[in-house]
Amino acid sequence: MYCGTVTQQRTVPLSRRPLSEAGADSLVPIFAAFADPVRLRLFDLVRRAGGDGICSCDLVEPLDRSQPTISHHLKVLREAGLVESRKEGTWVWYSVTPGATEAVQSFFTK
Amino acid sequence: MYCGTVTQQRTVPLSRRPLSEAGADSLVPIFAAFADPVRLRLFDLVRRAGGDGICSCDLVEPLDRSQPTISHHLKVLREAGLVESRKEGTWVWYSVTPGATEAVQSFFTK
DNA sequence: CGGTTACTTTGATGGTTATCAATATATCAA
DNA sequence: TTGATATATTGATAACCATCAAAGTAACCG
Repeated sequence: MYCGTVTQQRTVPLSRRPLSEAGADSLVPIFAAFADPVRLRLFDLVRRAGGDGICSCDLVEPLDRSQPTISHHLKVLREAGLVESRKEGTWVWYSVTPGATEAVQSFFTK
Repeated sequence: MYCGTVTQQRTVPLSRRPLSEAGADSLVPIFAAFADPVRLRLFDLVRRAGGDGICSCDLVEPLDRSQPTISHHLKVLREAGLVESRKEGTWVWYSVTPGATEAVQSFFTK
């Protein structure tokens, strides 16, 4: 500390402890997953599909990317814990992981 | 569309239209700004400081990065519209931009 | 079995980024 | 003006990432 102290009260309620290195590291993959326009729209489409989810084959055309690229982005979303996949024959259905965004949301509200 | 239609109702309220390309593009810089552990903790420290903000000089030591690296990350946060800076003599004070995270939060709740 | 469809993986490429050392700029103090 | 301090910029490097074409895998249907 080189240059003085702030005395004013904050206006937003915050949790007691500063965000730890580990806490930050656990949030980064989620933010990184959303830090791409294709993945943002993929997640939005999956979310809109509701409980049964949406077939991967229906996600290629609206996003105007190659099928391997969509597959790659879905893998990133899955590995970030944001979506789940369920195989049904040759198809794969994607749905939002319940509570997937709770950690991120509480970063903003706590 | 190759493989059928989902008929089940969704369980979470969503806005009418799917996320547009432009809508996604406007959110990406914000998510990208948060997709780094140093910037997440920087934002957390600035947020905790409250209204007057916190001096840049007090952000180097707790994050264990060089001064240019912290300066770089603060610039990213500033250009994403998440923090504001105010110069005072040789010091620069950073504070959270009011309403900075509204767009992101409404992506999750709308 | 062979063919078709849905999806994943691999490999390559161009672009972005996190980091630091070194340098530059700006402000204050003597 | 000279020196010290705070911050920003530059330049270099290594790591990462979005994308596609091509090839691989897996399930269904004859």
